[in-house]
Amino acid sequence: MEKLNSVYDPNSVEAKWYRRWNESGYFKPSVSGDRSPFTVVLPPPNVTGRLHMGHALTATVQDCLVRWKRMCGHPALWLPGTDHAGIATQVMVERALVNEGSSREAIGREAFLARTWAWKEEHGGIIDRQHEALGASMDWDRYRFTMDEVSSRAVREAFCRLHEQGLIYRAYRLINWDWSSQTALSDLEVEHREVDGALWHIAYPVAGREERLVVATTRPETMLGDSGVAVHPDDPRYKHLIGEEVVLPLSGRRVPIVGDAILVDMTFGTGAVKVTPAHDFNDFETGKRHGLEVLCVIDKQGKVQAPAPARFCGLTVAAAREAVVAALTAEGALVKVEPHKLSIGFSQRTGVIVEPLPSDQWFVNVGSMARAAVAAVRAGKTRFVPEYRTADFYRWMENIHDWCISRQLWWGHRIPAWHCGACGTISVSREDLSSCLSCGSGEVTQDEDVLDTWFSSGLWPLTVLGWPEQGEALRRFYPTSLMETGWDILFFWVARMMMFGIHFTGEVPFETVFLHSMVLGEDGRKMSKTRGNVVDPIELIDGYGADSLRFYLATMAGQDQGIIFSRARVEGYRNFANKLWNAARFVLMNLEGFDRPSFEREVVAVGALARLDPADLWVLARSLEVAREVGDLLGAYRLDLAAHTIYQFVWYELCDWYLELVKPSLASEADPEVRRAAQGCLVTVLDVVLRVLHPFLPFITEELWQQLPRAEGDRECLMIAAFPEVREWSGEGEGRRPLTMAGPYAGIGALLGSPEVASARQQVARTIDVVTAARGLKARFRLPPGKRTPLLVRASAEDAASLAAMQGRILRLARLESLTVIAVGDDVPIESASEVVRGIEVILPLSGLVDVGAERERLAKEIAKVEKEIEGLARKLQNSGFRAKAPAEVIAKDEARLTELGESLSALGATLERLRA
RNA sequence: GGGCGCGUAACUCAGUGGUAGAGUGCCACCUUCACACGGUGGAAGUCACAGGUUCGACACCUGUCGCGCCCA
Repeated sequence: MEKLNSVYDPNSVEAKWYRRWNESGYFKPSVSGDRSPFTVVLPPPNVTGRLHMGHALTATVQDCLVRWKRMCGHPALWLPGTDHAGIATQVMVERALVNEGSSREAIGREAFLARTWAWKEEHGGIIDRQHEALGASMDWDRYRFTMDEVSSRAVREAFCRLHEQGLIYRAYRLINWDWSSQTALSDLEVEHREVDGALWHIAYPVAGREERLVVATTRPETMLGDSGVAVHPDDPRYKHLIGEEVVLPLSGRRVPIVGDAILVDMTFGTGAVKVTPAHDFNDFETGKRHGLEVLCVIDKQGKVQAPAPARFCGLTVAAAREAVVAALTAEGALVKVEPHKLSIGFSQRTGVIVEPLPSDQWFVNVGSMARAAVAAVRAGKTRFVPEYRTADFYRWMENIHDWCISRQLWWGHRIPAWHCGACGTISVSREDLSSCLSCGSGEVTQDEDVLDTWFSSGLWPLTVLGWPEQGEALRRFYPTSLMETGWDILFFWVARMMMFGIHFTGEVPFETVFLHSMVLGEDGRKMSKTRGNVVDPIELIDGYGADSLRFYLATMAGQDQGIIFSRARVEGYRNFANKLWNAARFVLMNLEGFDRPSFEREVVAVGALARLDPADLWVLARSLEVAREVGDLLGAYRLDLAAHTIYQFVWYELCDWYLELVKPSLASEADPEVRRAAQGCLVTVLDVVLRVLHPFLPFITEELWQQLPRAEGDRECLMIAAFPEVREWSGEGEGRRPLTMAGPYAGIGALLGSPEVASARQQVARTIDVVTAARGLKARFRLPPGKRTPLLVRASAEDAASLAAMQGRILRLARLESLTVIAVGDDVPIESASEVVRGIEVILPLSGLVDVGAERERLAKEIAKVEKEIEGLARKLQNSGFRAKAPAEVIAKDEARLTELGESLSALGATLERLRA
């Protein structure tokens, strides 16, 4: 056995184990066994990105579940890969070019793409190494990149099929335009934020009348492109004007007044709205309803253009607004300006204000696919965790708009469509074309645009399994088991994967969608560089170990609100790892002469419980119970509770009590059989604990497990050893209990619920209570914990016998000089202090040390407290409503509690009497 | 404006129709032969607020206030 340091050093073991697992092929799904595969697809991160806390959370949750399933014997497959991240990557490369005094236009498309690939080679893959550092057990041999050959083929196939089916079309529509990166965006790439703006009231003279129609607008500059004014058809103020025209100030154009009940809210502003179809989505629709012109007065650079009056052309939108307002003021057309909050769209990528502009773009008609996705969820083919997110999914799917998929970028999948210069036809093809499919002319040029990145990532669950090829991978692993991601990304990923998955295969892409919430900074706000509250998971791994970070993230995975990062908790889990390390060190230091295989054969396998001490039985039973609970909780996606459960057991039961209780049995002078049983029990419990903890803390558990004596026939690594899950049950209903468990403890599954164990639990509980009471008494009288004192215990015959058997341990744990068990009627010294637990009186004789007055006061207070509780409980038990309606076990429990309180009260009363004497 | 989630100890978070919990922090004591990244003992909460349902509500219902988010 290697000598273990007393402080665990994660950095010295983590990389070693990751390499070993990977080289041993453990990250690949096993081919044997009768269990169904468990498949998870990693939502592909940006190829040139760095791991952030959201990624770390995603990877932790997925790895934890994958490792657990793998240990349970399922062929586990976790598919990694990265996304080319169209705009994000292109923006980075363009920025580099600008720094060199160049631009993408200057070097041309081909050179730009070469440059971007080089950028990807140089900066790509960092996040993959970071996933490794976190312990992610992904099958790297199946790694995919959204622009590799397989992905590109899938994208082209999907595009062509959808086009053939009439679901992809090209149209002149209003789209969200990002003038900074010169591309269209989908609705989802636009972030709406509320800002302080104003509402300008502008008077439009009605043609041929003395009237003026005052419109209210948040964007006065767009009046240059107005092609109408709308009022509500029922509005008595304006009804008579419908059909008339107004004369636009500044340009003098005449545009119609229309009645429109959809656009106009009579109570908002002046009740009259200017209509600018080219620059507002609602106005665009209104324009279609009334046949209004689409006058595009803002160009792709975000500047005013003709047909706006020449004096405004070339101004940016912001400058144009000032100029227009000034001109309107000069003309006396500006009636008033009032402050107004409004929601403005910003480009998610570049941060600039998104301009609605009309242009030719490619769209996907997603209506039928969305309906199919909703139907699949309603049919229970895909389930959301937490369940309430299902409603978000429905709401979004049911209000979905056609998806603009073309981007005026260079980095991405170029649209497989060729425009013919001769006949004007657009040919869509799986193969590159050199001539028009319609007229045969060689004058064809490929569409300049690329596809939205999310088009390829929507295909991801298919792509990673080789689709459209109907190969082994697709057959075996599709539909996948789990999609796990941040809920903020539900619509980006999950919705599109659902639509494409169902559309192209007829089956949902995943059975369960587990959505976690966002990790916020320590200040409770979204992490952002500008706020300076970003926490780097790699820095945490370096500082505390990957295991500590993982455990922290796992405990946070049940969050419904945002996860406010807490470094103190990561540190706490680093301490936990250290605690585990030292517990294991203790076990390993005490195994001299121990032979595990023979212990397994002679004790564990045959369930020879009689050879085990009550403490041994208790801890074995608890460890198996905990293993079962953790398995159940993982199955319910409650990683937080699972982590908490095992943490509590390891620290507060195993370390605090069992390791202390077992020490006397390990002494060299102890009976060899007793010693062997203790050693065997320690090894077994530690083995169970390491298995249960492994999905959360893969590195430290593997490192420790490797040093444990191996059970006969067990695997060579913990990572692929069996998780202690129940395999067979005995009995039915209430009496149902585990019979056999996976792992080398098959036979001792029967421990749970056996009568020996039930009495061992009682005995240990009594011991713990007496020791705790004794320590408390010492502390109350300011005696140093190490001060050896005598202790009296007055108890019933049954309790007395049970405690007498534990005498040595109690002496040791409470650090006593002597322990005397006396009968209920026996006298106790007058000068003493006592505590009552479970009807047992724990008495500390303290001649000369007790401040009798103070102790009397304390007792009086304690008696008052107990009396108060008795009074409340008695009143409750006398309540006829309670007796009639509360369940029997609740009544029984309260009655037992009342009896116990009564015993305590009389003991306390007797002590007080004694002190008065 | 519509919808959703969340308000529990100083901070970060669990929890359940039947006696309020953890981690960190805080106080006191302890160099006990696994661990000071430790041990023992302790202080600390009108479970946001107001009603209602119930024998019993921190939990279920309604409303109010506050925080966050999604959609428009």
